[in-house]
Amino acid sequence: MHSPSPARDPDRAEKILDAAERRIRAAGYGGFSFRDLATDVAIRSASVHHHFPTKTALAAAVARRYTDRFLSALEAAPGPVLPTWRGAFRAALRRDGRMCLCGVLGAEAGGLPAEVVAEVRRFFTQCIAAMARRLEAEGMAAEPARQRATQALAALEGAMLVARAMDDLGLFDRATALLG
Amino acid sequence: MHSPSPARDPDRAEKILDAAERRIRAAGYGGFSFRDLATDVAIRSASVHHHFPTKTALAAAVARRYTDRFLSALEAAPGPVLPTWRGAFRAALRRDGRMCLCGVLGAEAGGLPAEVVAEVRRFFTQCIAAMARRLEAEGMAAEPARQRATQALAALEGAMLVARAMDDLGLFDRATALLG
DNA sequence: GTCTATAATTTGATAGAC
DNA sequence: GTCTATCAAATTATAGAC
Repeated sequence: MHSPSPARDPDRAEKILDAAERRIRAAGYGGFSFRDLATDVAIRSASVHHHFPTKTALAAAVARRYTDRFLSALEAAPGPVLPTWRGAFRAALRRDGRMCLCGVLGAEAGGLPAEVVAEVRRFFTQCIAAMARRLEAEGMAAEPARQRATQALAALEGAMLVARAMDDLGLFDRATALLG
Repeated sequence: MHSPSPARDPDRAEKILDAAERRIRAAGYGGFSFRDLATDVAIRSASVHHHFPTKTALAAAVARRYTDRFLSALEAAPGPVLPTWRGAFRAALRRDGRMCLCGVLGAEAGGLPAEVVAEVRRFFTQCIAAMARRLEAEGMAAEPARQRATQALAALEGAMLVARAMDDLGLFDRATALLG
């Protein structure tokens, strides 16, 4: 049998991703360093590099995990699409007081490594596709569904951005009152 | 009379602000350095510091000038509010291929100096107030006008963010089709 | 996997000559 | 107002011991 070894943690990589996600959602790609993350998870910055060799690879991994989690949570949620998605964005803003990860990275897209931008685009593309699919399942025709999904995604990202910057959750509610 | 002195430029401060605005709109607060700006305007980074002592002061000045210009241009524009604002955001995206300055900074707000955040909030506050005023002038009641202005601002910021990240101007059009 | 140590570069900022 | 020169700190990243 194995005795617990406090210097090793099988979830270390996940915890690094957690810390990176928090910091990017708060301050963006340029708003954190390997040393910040090392402090967050109580190891040294060289050990962060062991799990993620470059900042590019780390940010891309954060975005990929974020997209997969976000979409599978929303795919599993029952009820009408638009109120469901509105509730998910609202809950994230309320819980964490932070922006959408890919919203922040999207705003900085002009200065990010190509691999990170690719993950951000994957997020937006998949969000629109997932919403449109469910709008169709609710009886909407294909093209109107795609357009409505695009409108909703933009409205949610924008409402989250402005509400977070203004530190005003009510602003999110007012800005998205037309959705769902 | 004065002979032209190529080493001096009375518009130097404005040109530094121009360069900073371009770089922030592309890559955010963390996406440029004093040396980048120095290269852009063909001087040395120490000279940039002569005009703007700190990065905080520089970013705050950029945001302040951006807000004042943006609002006075839109205040002067005739015609119905919502199509006018939609056209302004669209034109900026099409011309420069870049985000709204305060949209980018708003996304990074959790990691910015307080003075910069204050300027970002001023932008959002004044935008909503300006749109609401004109919606009232178009016959809308005060409270519905404020709410509609909030919705429109969020929709425009979000549409600009997603469309720029996806490099798809048509996406901006589809996302804002309901406005105006 | 984690550590110490450090390389190599960049950053925001300052001093002082012209 | 611009320059050269420089600083102190921070950054991403690597080498190699344990």
